[in-house]
Parts: sequence; C-alpha cells; structure tokens
Amino acid sequence: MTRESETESGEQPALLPDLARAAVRTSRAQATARTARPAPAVAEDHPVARVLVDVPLAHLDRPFDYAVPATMAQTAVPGARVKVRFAGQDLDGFVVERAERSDHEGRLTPLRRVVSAEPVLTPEVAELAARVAARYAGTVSDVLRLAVPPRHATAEKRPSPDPQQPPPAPDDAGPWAAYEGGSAFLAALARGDAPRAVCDVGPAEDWTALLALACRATASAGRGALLCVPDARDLTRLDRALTAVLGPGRHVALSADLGPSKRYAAFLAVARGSVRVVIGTRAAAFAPVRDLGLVAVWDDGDDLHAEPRAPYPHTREVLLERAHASGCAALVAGHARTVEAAYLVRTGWARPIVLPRAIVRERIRVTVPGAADHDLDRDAFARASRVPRLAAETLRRGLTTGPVLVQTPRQGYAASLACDRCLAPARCPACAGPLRQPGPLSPLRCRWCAREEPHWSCAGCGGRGLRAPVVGERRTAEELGRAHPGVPVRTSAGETVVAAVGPEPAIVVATPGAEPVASQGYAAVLLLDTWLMLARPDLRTDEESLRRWLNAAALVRPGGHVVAVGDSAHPVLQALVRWDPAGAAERELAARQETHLPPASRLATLTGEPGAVAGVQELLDLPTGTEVLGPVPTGDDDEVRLVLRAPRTHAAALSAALRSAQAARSARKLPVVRVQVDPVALG
DNA sequence: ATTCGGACGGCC
DNA sequence: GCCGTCCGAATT
Repeated sequence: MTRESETESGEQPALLPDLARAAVRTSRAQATARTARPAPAVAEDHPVARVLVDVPLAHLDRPFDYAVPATMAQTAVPGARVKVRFAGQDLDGFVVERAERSDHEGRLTPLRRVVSAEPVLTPEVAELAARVAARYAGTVSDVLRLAVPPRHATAEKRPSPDPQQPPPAPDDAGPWAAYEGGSAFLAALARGDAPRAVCDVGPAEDWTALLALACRATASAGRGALLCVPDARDLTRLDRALTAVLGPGRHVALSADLGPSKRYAAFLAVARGSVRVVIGTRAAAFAPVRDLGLVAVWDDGDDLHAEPRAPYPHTREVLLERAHASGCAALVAGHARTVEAAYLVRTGWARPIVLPRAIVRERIRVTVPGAADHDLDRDAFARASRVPRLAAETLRRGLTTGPVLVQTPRQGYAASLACDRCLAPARCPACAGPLRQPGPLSPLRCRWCAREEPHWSCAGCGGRGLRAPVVGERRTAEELGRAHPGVPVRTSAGETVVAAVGPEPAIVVATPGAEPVASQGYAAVLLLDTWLMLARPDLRTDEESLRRWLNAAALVRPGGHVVAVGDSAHPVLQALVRWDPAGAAERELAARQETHLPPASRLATLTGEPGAVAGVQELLDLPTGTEVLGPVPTGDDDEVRLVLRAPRTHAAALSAALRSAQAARSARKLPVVRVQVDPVALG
C-alpha cells in the first residue's frame, strides 16, 4: 500500500527496473527515469498479449493489449492467468491471444506477472464464453468467473495422470436397443459422427447406463464427452455407472462441492487432456474437454441447471452452444421432455429417441382413481387419509414384494386449503385465487386479492368442510406407518435426503426431487396430493408437475404400478397416465408459440430501480417486432421489471441491444440493471 | 500562493 | 470499478 502511494515519487523504476520505459507516464520524475534506464526487453516473438481483464464494467468488457516482457515470452501463453496494471490497480486476467502488433495507438503497459503458465482458458472455451455472454446480454468476465474455477497452486504442481487409450466401442447397444433410433444414435457416436437427439428416457430404466454407454461410444472414436446433471446425487450415480462401463480412471467428475483443491485438480486433468470423459453439475458445462465429440444434459427441466449468478446461463443452452460451435453430437435426455427440447425436435435440429408405446406399457401402469373412489370408500383409513382405496391396495400389495415409494408434496409448499369431500382446492369466489387460513382461529383469506371469506362452500360439491391438505412427509410417514405395523418407514426430504434403498419391503416417503433410488426398482409408486403441485401459482406449473411425477414414477421396477391421487380429468395427469412426455411438451410448445413466450420467442427481463430501468429503456435500439411490457413493480424493494419479447429471428439483435444499452449506461457511470434472457421463471 | 475536494474521463 | 487530472473554492 505504501509502495503504491510512492509511485509518484519515482519508485516504480526501482520496483520494475527493466520495465520502466514501457510504464512511462508524463511526470517529469518518470521521464527522467526513462532516459536513465535501458529500454525494457520485450518478447521477440509475438510481443503483444491480448488480455481479458477481470473488470465488472460492461463498457470495458473486451480484450486489452499489453506488452510481453522478454522474461515472460514463454509463459504468457494463450489461456494463461496474468496480473496486469489496469486503471491504476493490479487485476487478474487471461491471455487470450499473442499477437505481432496491436491496434492500440498508445504505448502498451507490460504484463505485470504471469500467475501461471498453465493454459486454463482454452481458445474453444474463450470463444464459448464470448458467445454465452452475447446470448445472455452479459459480460465475458462474468461468464469466465463461472467457467474457470479458482486456481489452487498445490494442485497445479502435481502432475495429472497419463491419458489413456480409447476404450473399445460397446459390443451392442444394450438398453439403447429398445429405443426407436437408439441403436443408430449409439452407432453414429462410435463412428465419430455428430448425431443430435432428444431422448425421452422410459420408466424403469437406468438412465445412468444409457448415458455411460453414449460416453463409451464417443470415447471409442477417440473423442471427448461432456455430460451435465442437476445435482450431486445424480453425479454420484452417474460416476458409478461410468466406472462400470469405462473402467476406472477414464473419466472425471467436476463439481463445486469437491472443495477447491480437488476441484481444481479435476479441472486440470481435463484441461491437460488426461481425461476425456467429463461429468459434472452446471459449471462443468464450460469444462475444456479436448476434441469434444458429445455434449449431453440429463433432466434439463430441473431448475438447478439454471445458473443463479449473472448472466444466468442455462446448462442446456451452454452445451447446445458448444454443439453448434464445434459441430459435435448432442443429447438432451430426461424422463420429461422440456419445451426447449421439443423445439429442437420441431425445428429438425435434433431427432427424437423414444421407447415404443408397447414397451412402455409393459414397464409401467399408471392409474388415477376416479373421484367416485373416494365416496365409495368404506375403508376408514382410506377415507381419513388422503389415500383412496385403490392407492391403499396398491401400497399393501406392493409391500408384499418390495419397497413402495410415496411421493408427497413438501410441507408449506402451497399452503392452500381443499374441500374435504371432493378434494378440490378451495378458491376465492371473487378472483379464484387460493384460500388459506393465516392462523388456527382466523377466517379464510385469499392469497391473491386478500379478501376474507368466512362462509366458504365448495363450488363443485357444495361441501363446507375444509382440510389442510399439506400434511407433509412426516405426518404422511406416521399415518402410513400406523396402518402398516411391522413395515419399516423411511423418509427422504429436505435436509435428510436418502440416496438409495434396498429391495426389501419398506414404505419410502419422499418429497418431490428427494426420491431415493431403489436398487431393484420400487414395487409400486404412489403420488399423493397431486392437485397441490398443480395449484402452485407459477407459469410453468404444469410442466414442472409432470416432470416431478414422471421422475418419481420412473423409479418403479419393470411391470410396476403407479397410482396418482388427483383429478383424473386434468390434462397433466392424463399425460402421466399415457406416459406421454413428448405430447405434453408439444402442446405446451404450441401454447407458448401463441403467447409469444420462449423458446419460439426470445424474452428478456430488466429489473432494477425505476430510474435505471427507464434509463436503459431509453437507450435501447430494439429490433422490429419487439414487444415491450411494463414496467411493473416487482414487489421487492422499489424495483420494477420490464419485459421484452422479440421474434426468434431477432433474438441476437435483442441481446445485442441490451448489451450496448448497458455498456452505454456503465460508461456514463450510471447504474445498470439486472438483465435476464429467457429466465426459467418470471419471478 | 497553496491546499483541498469533487467531478470527470480513461482504462491497452 | 479505481486512479489521475483538472479546476474552482477555501484557506494561509
């Protein structure tokens, strides 16, 4: 600190004697120093380093040229981390290119220091970061912070393992053979081709085996594979499957919760080309896999794939960007098909890979007991609990042969009430919003319009009785345990997620997304209180509900039975009964097209102080056909949100307009706003 | 004449 | 963002 403040008195030459000339300023003291000292030795070959400096400012988000001192000629390689003097401070940056000359008019400041000669930012990833930043109207610096993990010097000193020979191609297509287009996809990968597919993975299927085989086929052609999953639990499972299919040491798992040292060591093994098959959570989408042959994403509807930090890129989009740029193969796989995946199929970019209907029917039977079941129930347990007779019987029968999964919505998930006779959600007569009871003795109140409703009666059946439908996994477990003495009950929810259960009979109560895998599949699966999930006031409720039910139901063993408790007329439950993820996604895609929502349109939101949002809006040079909605108060602080929608043909222009408006604001020292392109939720 | 501070422009 | 420069106002 004292040193910095002394620069003016001419101590800089003493600090960096051989660089004094390049670091010249107009001050007389330094001018004297310049003539007194020998010229700095600059690298003979490619003396210019183009550097991406880690500055958060939108208008400075471009490479800056620096002189390469001769001492750094060999270490300041493209991809290396460096320290540079920028705006009077020492900042981190990456060399992206070495050049013979610079377009910069003025004198080039020398690089201050090469932090490490390890080329951690490969040209492909630098290019990817630029494309992702452009798509999401953000800065390259922000993307690089997501793409390159923090350095760990000790991990860097250790060598990475030697690269291995490609494994042999799979002997046969294994589980892929059952799928229409499955064997052809696998064979194309093994040939080193670049097939692109959307795969609706069927029920009672080990998806990790499918993905591991795709990796092996790709690796057998001598190419790299990159596969992203939503969370650590999926990663552990996939890790095991890859070890089984590829053998040990041929792949690596990248995830933030490895800790800094292991994480960086794994990253380096990838960057150095020691390992060519990479699996990981969302940050791994940027992994510098050599000679990329396949990118794949599992369960792309899971919102964990949406990065919460600016510029909020989505794993699927990052991977597809890589597939576009490198021309490699791509696989979007899940039990559910997202609207975005449906769009890839619709445009012909990807081919669908599906399980023939006949095989689906052999593997699973999904039933939604009609409302009549509830009325006819004589079984006191079935009436008192939320489990109609058919579900209770399925549970009982399942328990004679193995574990039964009971999915129940999370407590407090949608704290609305339901009619205790017909189970319809209690709705406000004025606005149809969900009703809730703030306290045990307080009157009902609408969550949307806040109207009090002391004399409610059910619009459907006229019933006056209410139940608090959110029983929660704990009470569900207690109820079921009492009804089945001697059967072990296990709960998996929230903090205490159970990864797997064995084949012995047990009641496994889980909240959505926390379902343990059963080693031999569940004998049966019950989905309780499905209307609660559907009652969530969210735009993507239907898709998200179906995805969670398909994921839970898929855990049955072949020939297993699934009972979903809810309104059998509801289109989402019908899609579940028919096991039709593709049809549901196509219908949703059509609806989104009509309402000009992504993926058929490009949507962006601007959030911030009203003045800042208005300021950015004024600077926007929007492409023709852009709709401007709002601004509308968000309810948080004093912030407002502006929504922009452009036809897909103008998607790039919309992002570009946003970026340049933000840059213009930033250059004028005015506050920028939060920009989200195609946000997962509008909230 | 000298010092202080706030605004502004540039950042290689 | 931060630093350096410039210029006007306050201070000796």
